[in-house]
Amino acid sequence: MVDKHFFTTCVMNTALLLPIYQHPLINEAELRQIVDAHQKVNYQKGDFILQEGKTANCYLILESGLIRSFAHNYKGEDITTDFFTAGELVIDVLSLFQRIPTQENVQALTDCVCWQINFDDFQVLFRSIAGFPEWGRLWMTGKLFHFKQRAIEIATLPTKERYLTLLKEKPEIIRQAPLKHIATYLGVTDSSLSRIRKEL
Amino acid sequence: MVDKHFFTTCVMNTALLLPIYQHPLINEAELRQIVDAHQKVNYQKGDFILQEGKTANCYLILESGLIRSFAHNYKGEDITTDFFTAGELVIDVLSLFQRIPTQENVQALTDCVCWQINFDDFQVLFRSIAGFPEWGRLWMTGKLFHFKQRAIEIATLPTKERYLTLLKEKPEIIRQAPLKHIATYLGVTDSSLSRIRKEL
DNA sequence: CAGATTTCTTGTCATAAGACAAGTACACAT
DNA sequence: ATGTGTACTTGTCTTATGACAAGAAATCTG
Repeated sequence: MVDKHFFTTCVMNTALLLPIYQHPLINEAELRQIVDAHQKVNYQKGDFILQEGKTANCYLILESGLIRSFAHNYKGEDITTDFFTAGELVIDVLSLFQRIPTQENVQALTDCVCWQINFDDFQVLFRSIAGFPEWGRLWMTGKLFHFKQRAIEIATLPTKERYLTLLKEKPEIIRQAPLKHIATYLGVTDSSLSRIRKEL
Repeated sequence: MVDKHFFTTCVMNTALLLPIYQHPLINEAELRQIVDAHQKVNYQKGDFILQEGKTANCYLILESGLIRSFAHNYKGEDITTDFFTAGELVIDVLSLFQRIPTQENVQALTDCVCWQINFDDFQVLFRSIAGFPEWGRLWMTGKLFHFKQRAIEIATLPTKERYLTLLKEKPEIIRQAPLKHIATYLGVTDSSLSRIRKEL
C-alpha cells in the first residue's frame, strides 16, 4: 500500500512538473533533481499562501484549484493583481528573490493541490545546474511580457473587450472567481462588470 | 591624445556601469570583465534602436538622453510602453532572450549616448561568472515589479494622479517627451492630458 | 431549517474622459 | 523669411463608467 501511494504521487508529480521545467540545457537527471525538490501541499479555500508583511520562503506549482494575489491601493481597497490556474507557477518574485516583506497577499479561492519548493533548495539547484538560470530567465521573460501586455490592455482596451479577452484566455477564472475580484483585476467596479455581463 | 581619450572613455564608462552591475556575488575582476564588454554607441534624435519585426541582438545602458518604446494597439495606434532615462538598462527581454522578432519599437527621443553589449558576449559572461545570473534575476525582479505596479496604477489611480506620479518619479520625461507620447503611456487622449496640465 | 452574511443585480444621478473639429503656436527645412 | 507640418490647446457634445443605494439571490453556519 505504501508503495502504491508513492507511485501515484510520483506519476502525478512528474506529469505536472516535467513540462514546466523542460529546457534544452537541462538534462534528464537534473530535471529529476528539480522535480524531486518539490513537496505536495494542500490548501483549503480561503487559506493564505502568503500574507502582506511576511517574506516569501518558497514558491509553488499549482496542480489544481484557483489562486489569486491582491494588494491594497491608495484608498485601502483590495485589488486583484493576478490569478493563478492549474499548471502555473505561483510566486512572489520580489519578496522571494529580494528577501524582503511582500506587499501582496496570495490566497486560495478554491481548495488547491500544490507542489512547493523552498527557496534554499531552489538556490542550491539554481547554482548547481548549469541550465537552470537560463530556464529561470526564460520564465521571467514570459512573465514580464504578460504584465506589460496587461498594462497596455488596461490602458487601451474598452472594459468589455478586456472581459472577453480574459474569458477567452482563462475561462476558469470567470467561472470560479467572484465577480468583485474579477472586477478589480480588470480595473472596473463590480456594478459596471455586472452590467457588462448582462449585455452578453 | 589617444591615451587621454581612452582614459576619459574608461572613467565615464566605469562611473556609469559599475553601480548598475554591483552585486555581492560579483567580484572586482568580474565586474571589470562585464564593464569592458560594453561599447559606446551614439544615437541621434529619431533613430531606431530596435524595430518591430526584428530580433534584438544587444541591450544597452543609457548614459544620457531619453528613449521610448512603443507598440501598436488593436486599432493600429502607437502606444508608448515605456520610457528610459539616464542610468537605465534599455532592453527588450522577450526578443533578446527568446530570440524571437519583437513587436515593439525602441526609439531615441533625444540624442543619446549609450553603452551597448552584444547578446553573445553577454551569454558568455552569464555562463562564466557565477554571480551574474543572480544579478540578472534581481534586475528582472525589479522590472517585473515595475510593470505590475504600472498595471495597478492604470487600473486604479485617476488620470491626474498618474500624471503627478510620473512627474514626481521621472520629471525628465515630462520635460522632454512630447505630450502625445506621455498621453498614450498614461492611457489617456492627448486632449485630456492637455486639460489636466492646465489645471495644475 | 433559520438567520446572517456575502454576492450579484439594478436603478438613478453625477462626472470624467472620449470623439471630433478648429485654431494657435512652434519647429524645421528650403 | 516663408511655408509646411507637427505639437498643443480649446470648445462642444456624447458616452462610458463611477458613486451610492436598495433589493434579490445565493451561500454559509449554527
